Amino acid sequence: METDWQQWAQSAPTPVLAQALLGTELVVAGCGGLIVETEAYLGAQDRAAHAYQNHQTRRNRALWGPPGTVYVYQMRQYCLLNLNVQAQGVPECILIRALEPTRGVAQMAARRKQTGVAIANGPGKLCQALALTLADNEKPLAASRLNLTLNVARPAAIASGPRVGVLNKGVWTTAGLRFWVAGNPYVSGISRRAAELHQKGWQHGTDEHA
DNA sequence: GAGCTGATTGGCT
DNA sequence: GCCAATCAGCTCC
Repeated sequence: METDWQQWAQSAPTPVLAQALLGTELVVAGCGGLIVETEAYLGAQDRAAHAYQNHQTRRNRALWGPPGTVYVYQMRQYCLLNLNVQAQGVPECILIRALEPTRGVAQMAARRKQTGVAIANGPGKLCQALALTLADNEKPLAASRLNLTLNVARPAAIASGPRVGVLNKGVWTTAGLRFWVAGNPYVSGISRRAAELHQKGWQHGTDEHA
């Protein structure tokens, strides 16, 4: 049975949905794999989000679209893939950061000119492997090239920690809104030093060391 | 192996 | 002109 993504995207708080995406299979034109890492972005209140203070621009307007809308944007020479969640007009989203390749692996490796874990262990790499571009932006999931299947695999354990590339954003810098499948080798790398910087001021000590 | 740095594109102020 | 939710390669332990 197909998932009603518009409904799903409003069925729980964004961090919960971000965790639910772990173990979900993402397939685009025969290439894809299991989602092993996501980050939650909490809209207008979140200093690290594009939608902070409801600042709407041409680039990020997909965030205000219906739940289940695909939000792709460009960072340097790469594209990053997000899924818009929560009610229309609430600009929260989930960044999909890493995949464990399972389908069309050879083709993805060819696009990336890399093999193994390096095929999709990062948001820019993932989009390159799947050949996602700005042409995929602002489309309802159901009408997009993306094919998602929930719960294809179930993580043995989910780890959480600070998001990547979020510096000097107060409490949002250390908020544990990044989720990954604990121990999975396809999760994107984060340098030890960067991790320590993030951990400064971390009070809850819930960090797992993957 | 870990950390640092340059590359390079597009959007916003 | 500045900044950005990155990546890969190079240096130095």
